[in-house]
Amino acid sequence: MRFWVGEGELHVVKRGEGDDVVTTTPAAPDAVAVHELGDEPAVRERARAIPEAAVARLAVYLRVLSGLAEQNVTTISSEELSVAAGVNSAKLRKDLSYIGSYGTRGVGYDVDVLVSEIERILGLTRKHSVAVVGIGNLGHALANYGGFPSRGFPVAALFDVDPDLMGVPVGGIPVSHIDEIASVCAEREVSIGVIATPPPAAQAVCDRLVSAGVQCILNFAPVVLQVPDDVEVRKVDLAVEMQILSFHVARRADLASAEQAAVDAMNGTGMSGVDGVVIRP
Amino acid sequence: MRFWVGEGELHVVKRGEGDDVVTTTPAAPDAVAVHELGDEPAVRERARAIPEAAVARLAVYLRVLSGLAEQNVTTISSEELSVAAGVNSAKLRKDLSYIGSYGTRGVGYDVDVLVSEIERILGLTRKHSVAVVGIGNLGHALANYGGFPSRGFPVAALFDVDPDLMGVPVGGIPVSHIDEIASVCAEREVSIGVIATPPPAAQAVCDRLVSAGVQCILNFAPVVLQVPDDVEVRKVDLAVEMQILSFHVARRADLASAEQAAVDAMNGTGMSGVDGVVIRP
DNA sequence: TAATGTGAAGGAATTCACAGCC
DNA sequence: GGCTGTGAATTCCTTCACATTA
Repeated sequence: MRFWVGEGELHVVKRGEGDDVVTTTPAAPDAVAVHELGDEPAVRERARAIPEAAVARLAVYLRVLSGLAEQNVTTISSEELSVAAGVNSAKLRKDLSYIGSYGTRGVGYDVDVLVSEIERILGLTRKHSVAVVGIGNLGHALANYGGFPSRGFPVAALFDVDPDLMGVPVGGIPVSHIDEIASVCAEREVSIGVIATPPPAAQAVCDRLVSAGVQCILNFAPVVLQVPDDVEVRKVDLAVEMQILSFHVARRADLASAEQAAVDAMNGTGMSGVDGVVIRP
Repeated sequence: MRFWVGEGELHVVKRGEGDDVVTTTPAAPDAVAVHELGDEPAVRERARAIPEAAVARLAVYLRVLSGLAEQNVTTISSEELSVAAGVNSAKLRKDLSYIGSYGTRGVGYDVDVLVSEIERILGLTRKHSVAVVGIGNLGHALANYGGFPSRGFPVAALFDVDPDLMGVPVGGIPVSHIDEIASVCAEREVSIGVIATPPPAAQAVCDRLVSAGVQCILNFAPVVLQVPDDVEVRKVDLAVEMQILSFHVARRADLASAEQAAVDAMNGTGMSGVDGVVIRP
């Protein structure tokens, strides 16, 4: 007999750490806690205690807090921290409330406490070995970050197809052939794969990472990867970022000309670059 | 006499392109269209016709569509395109509806039409010169992308402080000293600045870019930049990306143990790694 | 008194579902 | 019949505002 756990239903009290709780979505009114296989919901179970957007910000808070800790700041208010992190203070407090109540009313938060709680939530207490696939310009740069941005993400393996690169150490790690991806990833316990290949190779590389058991992928290739539901993909897409900025440049220009047109209209000098300004009642 | 344009009030019919309209937020009930300076709202004017999230996806659709165009695909349905872009088809149609009605019911979209409409909206019909500041590992990689991901974003200037780098060409462009940032950016009409410096230098570099008149910044330094409201910053933060993936690894592990615990509980074998399973009524 | 933590309100983005058109 | 375009419903996220607590 096998069971699965339905959404919004299971609450697990973890060992240690006081009344710390893994919570799912708010209620689930008349739900039954454990179902037999057969009436599975369409989407696979997801414990959504912490909104995705909040997770990204927690990582930012962590960095700011680490900086403060190095400067021997011991306590900080939500207001100060929110300014340093570039968010509003209510949002910051709500984000922190997702991980528990570690502040002191009238005082603020203990920096060290927050650092370790956020690290715990983000799973930074374990090591996550990284494999970089595609040792071109970008792959080199990534491998040479050495230990990858902030400790805890050691680069454990490098892969490419270029025979000239095989065995060549980059950032201290010798490059392996991509055909060895399964064995090397297993052996070195890689949990995160980074794809830095040319676009045409990306999907195939992704497939091989997935069949090697890697469930988290950071994709630098400008390609939409198709993966099974249980694999998490984050992408870093320079072209998209540039194009978003381009959109804002264009929007700014449109606004400027709209404003100019409004001024012209008021001055009765006619339109310039615009055919008409329509004003809502 | 100067005027500015209030939010949700100005509608501008642009030259050419049929009934194409730059629209702001839905209503703004009793608002006046043109204000004199003095009663400015707190937040600076933003024409929000297209949600930010949709803009990012439009860039992705554009890439997929360009690929299709190269394969001489002339027509595509929202369903097919949405699969290729990794989104759901209703979202795709809604996103496309923000830019106009270019589809044909019962048929689909003309690939070339969509490509040019998206390019127009994203402002890709103009050239956007890019300056890269910080010619280390990453700066090199970026400069060597040569013309930057997808045409339309030529790298026009490189800056650093290292005397050994001055004048050295990287990706065909000689490196300038950062002290020349204002004059060089003006002369080469840089509209996008890319910060690839070490973290401690990032804010100062950002300030100099801003005073050089650059209003769009892509920041690779793991630092929260403080900028005026009229400057657009996008960040690419590897540490944050890795930590989000780490969070998912951790969540997966928690889920696995929770599910295991549920199974154990049902089997009456007691808890393993969990103190109690609390089931909501 | 000062600042957290959080219901509740508000807004934005997503998804549904179907009218309208080819 | 098939597919777009879009109001309406829903879900998710943000912000407000204040009761609560050290």
